[in-house]
Amino acid sequence: MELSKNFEPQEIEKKWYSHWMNSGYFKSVPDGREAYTIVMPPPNVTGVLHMGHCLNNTIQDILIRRARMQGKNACWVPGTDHASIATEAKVVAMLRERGITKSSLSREEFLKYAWEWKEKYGGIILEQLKKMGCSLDWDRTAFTMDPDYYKSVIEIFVRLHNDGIIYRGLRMVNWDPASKTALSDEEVIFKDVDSKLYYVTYPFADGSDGGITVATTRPETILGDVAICVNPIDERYISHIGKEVLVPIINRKIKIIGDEYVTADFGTGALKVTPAHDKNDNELGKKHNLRALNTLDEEGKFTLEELEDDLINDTIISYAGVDRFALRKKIALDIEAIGGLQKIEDYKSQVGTSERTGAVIESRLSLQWFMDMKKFIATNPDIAAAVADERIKFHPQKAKNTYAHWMDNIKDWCISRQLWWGQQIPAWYDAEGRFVVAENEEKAKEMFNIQFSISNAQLKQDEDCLDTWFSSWLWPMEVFKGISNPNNADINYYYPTTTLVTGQDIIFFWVARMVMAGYAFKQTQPFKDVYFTGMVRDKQGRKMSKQLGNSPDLLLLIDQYGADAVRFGIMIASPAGNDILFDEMALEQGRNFNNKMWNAVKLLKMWSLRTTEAGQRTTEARQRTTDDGQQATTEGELWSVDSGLWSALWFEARLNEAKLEVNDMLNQFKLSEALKVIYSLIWDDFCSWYLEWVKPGFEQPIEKAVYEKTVGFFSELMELLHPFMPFVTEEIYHLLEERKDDLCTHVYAAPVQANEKILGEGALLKNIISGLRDVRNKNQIKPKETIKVHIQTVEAAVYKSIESILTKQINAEAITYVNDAVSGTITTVIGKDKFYIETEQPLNVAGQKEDLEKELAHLKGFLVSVEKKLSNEKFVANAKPEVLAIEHKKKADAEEKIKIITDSLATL
RNA sequence: GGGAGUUUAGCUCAGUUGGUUUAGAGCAUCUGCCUUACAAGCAGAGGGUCACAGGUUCGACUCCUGUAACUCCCACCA
Repeated sequence: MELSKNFEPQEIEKKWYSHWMNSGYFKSVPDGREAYTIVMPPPNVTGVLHMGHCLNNTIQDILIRRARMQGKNACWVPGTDHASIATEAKVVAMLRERGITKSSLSREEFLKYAWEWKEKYGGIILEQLKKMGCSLDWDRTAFTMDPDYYKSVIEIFVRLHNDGIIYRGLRMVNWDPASKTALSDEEVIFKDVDSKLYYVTYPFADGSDGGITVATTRPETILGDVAICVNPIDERYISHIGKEVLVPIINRKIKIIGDEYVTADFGTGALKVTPAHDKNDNELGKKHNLRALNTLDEEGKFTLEELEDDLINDTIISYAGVDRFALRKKIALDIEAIGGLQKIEDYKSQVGTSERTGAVIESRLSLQWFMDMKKFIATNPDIAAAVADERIKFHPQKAKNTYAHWMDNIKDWCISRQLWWGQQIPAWYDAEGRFVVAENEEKAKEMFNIQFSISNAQLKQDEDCLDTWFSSWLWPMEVFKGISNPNNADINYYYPTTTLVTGQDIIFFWVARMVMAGYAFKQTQPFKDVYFTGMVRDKQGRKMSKQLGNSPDLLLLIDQYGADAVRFGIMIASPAGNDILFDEMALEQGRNFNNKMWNAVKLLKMWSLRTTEAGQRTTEARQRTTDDGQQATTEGELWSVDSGLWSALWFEARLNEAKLEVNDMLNQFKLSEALKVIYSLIWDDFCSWYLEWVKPGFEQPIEKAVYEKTVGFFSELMELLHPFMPFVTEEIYHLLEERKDDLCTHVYAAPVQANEKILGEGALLKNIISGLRDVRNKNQIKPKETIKVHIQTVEAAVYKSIESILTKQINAEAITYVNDAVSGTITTVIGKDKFYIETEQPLNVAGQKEDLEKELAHLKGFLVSVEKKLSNEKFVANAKPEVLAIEHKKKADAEEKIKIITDSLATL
């Protein structure tokens, strides 16, 4: 079969993904094996695949594929999240384009459109994951609004309400005027903004001169002011407390009150109190028994509904329906016109914005549903403890602190949203506003009968729906129907899940709440390890965003480089928890790596095989003993045969060593480091060293035994790499020889210890080859020009097994062993041995001298530092014996080398 | 304002309980090669006062204190 020049991923990826699917390799059903479970963090149904998903899902696929190859029952569950706010916003926008407003639709009509939208676009992201090679159990695809899932969410709500943990109350909430809904504290993101501080004077109501000046960033709320507050120990204002002032424009009389809450040295030391539009003001208002006057409607526009009729004037009427930001400027101007504005200062402050819509949050008094988190956590001490004592392990560990801190300062969770897309709150009201909480209307009626003695009450369900996270916190359980059908075979087998892979940004939103749900509803942790990914940034370290246009099109990248290369590129430099700077160069590296392996296959395919008696005998001898120095018939044959077998022994040792290392790293979730080890093992050790060592001469056959070993090594390398780069490895696995099985479900053999002795010999050989090649380079010896090498060593025996490889690798025509310097040659020292290189090139004595002197100076410096240590009595007295021994050896080695170099310099 | 973290080669990162030949990779750079698997390649090389200043110790990239810069989390001083 003729192989293409370069690896061509497109067709190969399609072929293998459908083969894996048709073979049912990703499908998991409970059996006797150990389960390895990952539930995918469900992307929003509105989502399209971006770099964050790519990183996240590549990691999950690596873990799940490795588990599968370890013989575990690997189960990776896909699915999507209904994402109430984001999705509803998209559907509303889609309707607007078609000229339909949400308000013109009934709830049922709207939901019909929403479901249509979900059916059409909701699966896109999952299809895209297939392109990346993700080995998900597609039969288990779940959605947070599936009928059973929906029922479970409602059931949990009812349960928590009955336990007194969920309650309804009038509170200051975070209001998003863009989506017209309340938000939880976690959904508010504070941003630094340049704003202005307006100094506004409120004249005294009794007509006396002057007044009191406050500094405010929000003049648009002035019409809702109900008091001015100063610190009671602030001498400037003590005498003013109790006096009345007039609110500009509306001329409402309000009192000056005293409270320690106000800091005297900020602004003017006087604070305007607007209980309807500020959390702190609201607290202050409650304390001092003040009214809350709302002047902004649900869209953040001015409303005069709650204002005193007799105070309303034409100016105020002109504000009606004006947006808060325009109103701010307008009111400032109007106050300035009546001489109430003293000055405007630039001011940097922070404003809360909606995580989903980006709109500036208003604090707003509103009747909402809350969860009493302190009470909830108190009933389940494991929720905090499990992370602290590492029953649930975070990677990186530092995330533990973040979690603990949040738990310690937890606040009530606002779970109601003024949206239609989501689980509708199961509270039922009668005309008088009395309500009960029940799974359905029928039960609600029964409860009304019991609680209020009303039979067949006319009930209306709460219009609002639940926070998306109130459904996704059940994800690891409910994807296995753990709530809707408790104790079924799946939940008992797969739960607790094994590993969760997610972003640190949702540690509170999701991770912490899943831990809570796990302990509260299933009495166990939801997962054992949590791997936090960082954020994918561009190479300048900026966040990827649509506005900056620095977010690459993932599907295009897969098209250009292949899925394996993309997976390689995103993984090669991404330690757990660190942000990764995405650079397309890394993808190129991945693509080049594919080619490298591809070409290695081509090389193997070119070789013809032979079986010699010598090879046969040597192979048998090798099997009896791993010692070197076996006899064979003719020298030439021995070398060519034996060097191949020696190389194979060396690579086997190196492979074993690397396998143990990779295993260890993966157990510690050091994925990118493991990949680096495999990369270097394949590129450097296998391709650059091993294959060059066993490669037969032009049109020469290769010993069959060596060839078979080589195919075996290559297969094992593909096994090791497969979780990271599934497509190319599967393809090569099958190209190497006829197979009955697939790599995808191949089970790793247990790793064995490496042969240290041969590893040492290999290191020596590499060292000498590099050293002599360097000499060739420095002396401008042409690659094709052969050299003669005379080696002066006390351990000539060691060189026997590597001699033929050395000859080939440095293009030597002969290697001999000598006891004295050889004149007219290039002298170099590698380790403790001297090498004399005979060449046609004119000798560059000065250059050699320079090199040797440089080396000598280095060694002398080193020796001085060692001697200094050894002559230090305290060191000799305190250091551990093995440390001391090392220092002595260092000294002896350095002295020996110095002598060797000094000798060489003398003969030059 | 509180807390956590980071700072090692031009860039991205390793460096395990302080001692393993006066710090290791990959990428980039430089030099030489179109050598029959691969120029998307081969061979080789250069490049670091381990942020700074002190301290502990026989010995510090590693431990302690302080300083600086950056990052993240928490907290609505209007």
